[in-house]
Amino acid sequence: MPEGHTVHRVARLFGALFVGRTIEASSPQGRFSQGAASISGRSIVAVDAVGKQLFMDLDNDLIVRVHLGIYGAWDVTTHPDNAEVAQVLTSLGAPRSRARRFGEWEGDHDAPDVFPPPPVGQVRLRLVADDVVADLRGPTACEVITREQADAIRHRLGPDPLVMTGARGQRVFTERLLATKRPIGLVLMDQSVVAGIGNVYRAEILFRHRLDPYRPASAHSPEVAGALWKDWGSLLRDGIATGVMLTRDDLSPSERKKALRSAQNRHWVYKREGKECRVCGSVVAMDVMSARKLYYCPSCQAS
DNA sequence: TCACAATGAACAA
DNA sequence: TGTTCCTTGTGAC
Repeated sequence: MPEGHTVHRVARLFGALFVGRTIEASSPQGRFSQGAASISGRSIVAVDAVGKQLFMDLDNDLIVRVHLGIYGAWDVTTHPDNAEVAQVLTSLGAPRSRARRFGEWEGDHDAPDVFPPPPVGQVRLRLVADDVVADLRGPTACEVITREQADAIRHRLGPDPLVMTGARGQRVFTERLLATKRPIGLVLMDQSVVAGIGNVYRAEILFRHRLDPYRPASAHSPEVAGALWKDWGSLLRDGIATGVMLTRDDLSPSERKKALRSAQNRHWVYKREGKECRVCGSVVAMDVMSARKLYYCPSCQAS
């Protein structure tokens, strides 16, 4: 799940739960003790996401940057009295089967009766604001940086449809996409070309536009680039709204509702190698491209 | 109990 | 292109 939509959801949730509040920060695991100490007791003034990067601004001009990578995830638990959010989101990030909510462990006699509950596993960073706790595990990056350093990171990222809105985002994306002869399947994953797309969205977007992943990015028209940009924007917004990467647009409303819950039948080609293409019936392929699994339909996506 | 995969990216060579 | 780092859950034994 840690593609762009997840990080925007975290930013949105943290905006509601933490912004304007004083936080106690710690590193139960110990690997971020110094960083936690430098922000503990401060208040969070803003949280925002660019691509897969999360930035939390503190009132002492320091910024916490978090990148979940493949494994990273946030677990957020609220005290039952917290009324800020109607529904608490847990396990935001890498797939975790066990979603927990304080006071709502069904059939779990080990449920803690204290708040905040004791950290479970390798918690790099714990943020507590009296009635809400967020635990971060397994991030690729978690560091305290300056405004200048944060700006440098933002600058090297490609456009994110929710950050660079309007025509400018499409223009920058199109320029960068068409400027390279590298396979388009690689370029869509390049965070300096477009921010937030990961392995699932990469495969699904290419299929939705019936594009050959191996075709040079530069071989495409500005019109195709524009369509890709708009599609990524709508997929991202939908992913943020639902919390799910549901990339099929051929489902009936009831099928869609089911797919949002079941984790089955959400994708055109992702993790469907060896199965029949939903459009043409030929066998979905899987190649390893630059150490990542690339799923595609060799027939629908032939150039 | 153990190997392995996983929605990522930095780095070396 | 290959290696390394980060952590957890699963499915095979």
